[in-house]
Amino acid sequence: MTTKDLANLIFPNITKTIEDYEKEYPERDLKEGAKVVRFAPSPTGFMHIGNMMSATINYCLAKKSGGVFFVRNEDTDQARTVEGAVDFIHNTLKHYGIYPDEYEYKGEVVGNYGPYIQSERKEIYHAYVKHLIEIGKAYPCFMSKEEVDEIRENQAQAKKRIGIYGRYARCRNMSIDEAYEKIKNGDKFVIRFKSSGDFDEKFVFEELNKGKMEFPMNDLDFPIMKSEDLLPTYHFAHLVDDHLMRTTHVVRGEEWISSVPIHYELFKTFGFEMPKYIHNSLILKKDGDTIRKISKRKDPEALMFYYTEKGYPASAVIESVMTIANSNYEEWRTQNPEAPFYEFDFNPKKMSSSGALFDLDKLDNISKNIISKMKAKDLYEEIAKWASEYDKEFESLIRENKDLVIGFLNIEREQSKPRKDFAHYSEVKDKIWYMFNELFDKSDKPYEFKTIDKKSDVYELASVYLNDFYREEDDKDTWFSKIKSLSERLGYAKEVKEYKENPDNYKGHVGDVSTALRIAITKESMTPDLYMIMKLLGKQEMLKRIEKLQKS
RNA sequence: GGCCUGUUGGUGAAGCGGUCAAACACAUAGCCCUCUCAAGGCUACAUACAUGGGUUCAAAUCCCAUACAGGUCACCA
Repeated sequence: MTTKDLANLIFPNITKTIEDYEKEYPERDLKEGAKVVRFAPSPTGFMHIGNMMSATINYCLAKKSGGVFFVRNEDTDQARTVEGAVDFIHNTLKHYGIYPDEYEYKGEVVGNYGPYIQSERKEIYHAYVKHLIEIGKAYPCFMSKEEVDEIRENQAQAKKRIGIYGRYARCRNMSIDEAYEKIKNGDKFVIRFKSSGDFDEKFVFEELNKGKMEFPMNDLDFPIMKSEDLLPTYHFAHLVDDHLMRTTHVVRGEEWISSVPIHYELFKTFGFEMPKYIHNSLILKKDGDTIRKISKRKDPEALMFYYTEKGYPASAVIESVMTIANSNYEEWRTQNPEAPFYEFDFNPKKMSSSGALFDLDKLDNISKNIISKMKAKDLYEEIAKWASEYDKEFESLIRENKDLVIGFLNIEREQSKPRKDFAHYSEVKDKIWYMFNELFDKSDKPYEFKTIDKKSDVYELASVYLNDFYREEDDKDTWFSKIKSLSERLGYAKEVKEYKENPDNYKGHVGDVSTALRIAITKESMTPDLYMIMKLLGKQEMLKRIEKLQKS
């Protein structure tokens, strides 16, 4: 019996060789320096902010270098697959304006290096596993899960290094004949890599974020193919896929750093060139006094749903993520306010090497700035789009009152220093509700105004103002001087300064009169520019409102 | 326990041997402006380089140890 017989027993139907695949997926013909990167999530959960950061970084790397950005679905863990996760990934990427050059989704394959779904690449992996068995660099291992657990426990107790290596790799030296017989018998097995590394030997490895790193050589006989579904483990899939897909740069989470020795040995064994690695740090979360990894279960903002539900503009989220991802991004942004984010020259060295706390305040700030720069019409469309998903009633309200809404949104907008009052679309309703008669009439907002404690007085004041002073065609200065005249007539100071100098001479000042009008017309004591609001509402409508309020 | 990484103010961070009694942004506070709000302007703020040793004329920056934090050691990725 030879290793070849063993390989043929395990993979009787695998006829293609690794050389065949080498030809099938030739090196990419790209210009010098072009980066081939991938976004490779596993559909075992919904896309979270960490995935988003990884996708964003990858996209930058590819775009900036004129390279390729592909999406690979890493679904080798069939048991933990979550329904809808794949759809969510694709929808989210699209929502954030990240368009992969190569991908496979809903039966559509784009790109020449597919399949891009790991479960569809089984045959390819098998050819590589088969090759490894043939050359004696992999072997079937018949140890049960329990046996492996036991070894680990004993090692932990004896304070030995944990893992299947050296003498703990019990099937490593099993004779081929014995292995052959066991398999023929139907015994369960995994394929393990037969490491020839020496743990006491070191190698130096260049990691793009952290620089030169020194690791001990791998000596673990780690599994490369699982027993039940014969799918590869991550390590092996990484080797095969990223080699065949000609990936040049791998951006992945920090948790993979410790696997570098394994990957190093794997690539070396096949004589493949390793991609460059960029390990990005975890996104952390402050929970009381402790800082921990952001959690999909505990922190709503970990999942990308959060941002769409609240209605943050896509670009705000991207900006926010990029700010965390690369420390000089903000500086670049101030110099290039209009450039799309992917023109940023991402520098792995400038990546935070420790975990960053995701700062929702910062997100709000970024978002406010972005929203404030939008044209009223565009903002209107964005809000409507958001509402159509998350608040249907509000959607129909704003659809029916389109001009009114746009007018309102346009107050102190489209100027050099616009208002920044919305951080996300779900905030809008609370700040515009009084513009809609339906909501205004229904509102039971309590009356609170210290200067004038009887609300009937306020309505009376408003009524006088509307009948005797207000004219729709007045410009802002005239409008305000009329409020001043009204103030004087009623015994209020027409300048705040005057009032402050002699408070006893007046009932209040022009600001109090304005507030009274504001409350009468909107029920709110704080609104954007009253002049504009009055104009938008119109005299007739305001009179109607006051009349109704006086009756009630 | 082994291996790897990290530790600058409330947060993100700049800095990479002298110009650091430590930038910038967010947050917070106050003042100004102002009909309210938002915005804007100005100012303040945080007793910020984990600790201890070295190297050096000179260290946040280099070296070593300690502490703390994180990651990893699955037929999960």
